[in-house]
Amino acid sequence: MAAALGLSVATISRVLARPEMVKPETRKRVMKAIETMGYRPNFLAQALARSETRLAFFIVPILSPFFLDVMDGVEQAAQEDGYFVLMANARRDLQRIQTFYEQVAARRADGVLLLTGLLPPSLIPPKAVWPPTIIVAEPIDDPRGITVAVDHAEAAHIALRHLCGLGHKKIVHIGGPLRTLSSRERRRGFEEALRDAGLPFSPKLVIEGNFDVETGEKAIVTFFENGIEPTAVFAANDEIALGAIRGAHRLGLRVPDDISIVGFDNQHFLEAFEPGLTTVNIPRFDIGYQAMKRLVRKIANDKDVSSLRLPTELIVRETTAPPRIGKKTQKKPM
Amino acid sequence: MAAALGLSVATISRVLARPEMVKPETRKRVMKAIETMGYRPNFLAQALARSETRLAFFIVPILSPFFLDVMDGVEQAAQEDGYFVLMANARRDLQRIQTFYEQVAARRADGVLLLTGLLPPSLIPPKAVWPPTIIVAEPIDDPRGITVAVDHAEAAHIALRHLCGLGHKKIVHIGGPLRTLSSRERRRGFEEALRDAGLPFSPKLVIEGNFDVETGEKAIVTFFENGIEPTAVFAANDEIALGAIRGAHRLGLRVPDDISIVGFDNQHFLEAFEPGLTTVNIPRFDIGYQAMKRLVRKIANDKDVSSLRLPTELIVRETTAPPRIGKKTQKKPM
DNA sequence: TTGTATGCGTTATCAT
DNA sequence: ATGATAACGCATACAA
Repeated sequence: MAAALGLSVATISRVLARPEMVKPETRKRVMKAIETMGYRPNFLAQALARSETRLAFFIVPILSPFFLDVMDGVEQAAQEDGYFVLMANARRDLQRIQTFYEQVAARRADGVLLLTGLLPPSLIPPKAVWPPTIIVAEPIDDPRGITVAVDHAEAAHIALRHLCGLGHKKIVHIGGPLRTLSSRERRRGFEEALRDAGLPFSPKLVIEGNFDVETGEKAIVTFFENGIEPTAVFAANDEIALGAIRGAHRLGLRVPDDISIVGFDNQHFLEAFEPGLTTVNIPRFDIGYQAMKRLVRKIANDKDVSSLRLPTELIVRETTAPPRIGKKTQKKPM
Repeated sequence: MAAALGLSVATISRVLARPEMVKPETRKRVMKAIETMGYRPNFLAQALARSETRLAFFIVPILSPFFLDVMDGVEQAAQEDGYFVLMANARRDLQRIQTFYEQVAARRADGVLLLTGLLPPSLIPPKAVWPPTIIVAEPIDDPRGITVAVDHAEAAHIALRHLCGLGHKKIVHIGGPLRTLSSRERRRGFEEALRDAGLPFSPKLVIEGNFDVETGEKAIVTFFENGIEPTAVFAANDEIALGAIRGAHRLGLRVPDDISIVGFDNQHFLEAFEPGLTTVNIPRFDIGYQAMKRLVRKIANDKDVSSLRLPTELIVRETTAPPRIGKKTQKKPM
């Protein structure tokens, strides 16, 4: 190309890759030619020669605002390291995840950020070879899975400490589908925290559902039908919590006067809500950022990239207060 | 590679690209070898030889749930045509958009889906060469820009017809930033529809702000401070509408009894809201799907891909009703 | 129907 | 410090 101007292609390549190896004089000459000719190295050729795509798959089970924030962090980190992110929507189909992994094998991308705890079949066997992979936002029990996430059980503890600190004794949990480890962990945290507070646990205090508004709305009604009459609810995510608020209203209960509700995630759309939902914040951007940083190291064959747990934080807003009936503890929340 | 088994690489290449050109017998032989050896064509080599990446940039000014739904449609179409989508977050920086365009010049992607009306500097000059580009969800006035979007002015008409049909006479508009053409079109539609209904227009009936809750909340207060006292509000998006509801509550107004409010977008998080917001639906998934389909054709050098306008639809929920004071028209809405 | 040979635009290894 | 040249793995025009 620019070699037509006296030099060989090798020299051109060098001024771009290792400028110090070339005589300053010719370097400038080449630089100028690059400038005037508007030369850009062909990325495909580079990729083939180096055998790297500088692409990472971002595999989600479904598109959601939660993943969007994670993606934001991923994109930021990717940009810093010269990577781009490939959106891969599995649409709840494990088979499609498999397909994405085959794409990696076909040199379509260098690694994958897996936003789900369910592994594709090909990764399950003990001697299966894993392409560079980071499990994101979801815990996993396979020891080969490097993960970046929060401690869901601990987050549940944080929420429960707040509720107990307010003096609540009748606390229930509305959880997500138990097939996900994160749901199980939140539930476990709920159970542990109850015991830590000297409160009795019973399976009747927990209802499992989906991560949606409807689940929360129905669950709250079910509790009262079953004679449970909680004064506080720990929901497995914000949608469920919002549903619980709606259900409470439907029963003629005021929030937080008659019943306190704590959510999980601290999603952006909560800003538009009244009353402001007390919830547990998950650092979604940071999770994405750290995950991508680790993936880059993994791709570079760094042997000691380890899992990472990011801290959660309670965001106290307006849906929690001391219980109306029973002794109103004056301990500060937390 | 598999050529080590009797044949030449060309044959292998052929069974994958044009199977009919090869003798059924050898075809099977090759297929089986491919199967057993777990052979996958190296995508980078293919890409270099064909000079195509099968990648499309999805350039957004900022990550938002709105774009997420568009992305969903894009991803669907991309998958159908063997493309992948590169997430490119410009972070409100025009310079970054420019950078993404340079990446496609460097053969990093084949085309771009531009989710903003602002063009990067390099595309502005009349003789500038445009790489395959589809402008998505945002209208643009450059004739070179093929766009897939809705007719914002018409959508405003739809909303206003509903309000007028209910008997409202004092209708105001809370708009988004006027630097975007879509905001200007919605505002224009508002103005036109008012005149169509024989209602007087005045600049005082419009407040410009950002696409957020705060804008809506402040605006509603401002209207009353200015003595406007509207009975209905047409908001430029759902967040503004939600803010308007909040502002109305703050003023002691009930929705829809004292004031009707119409949003724009019909975002998913509305499902969690009470009262249900009446709003104009934008077919986000379809927009993305059609845009990507068109981009593929554009990349294939199809000369006659044209712009597309998708229809909007009014979603009547609970925030609109006839005005309390004044004659209550009994015409059916719409 | 199949093989040969060249090109795609870099990087990297030897030479010089 | 620079040039020549062989990979990189496939597609394709041309031969056979």
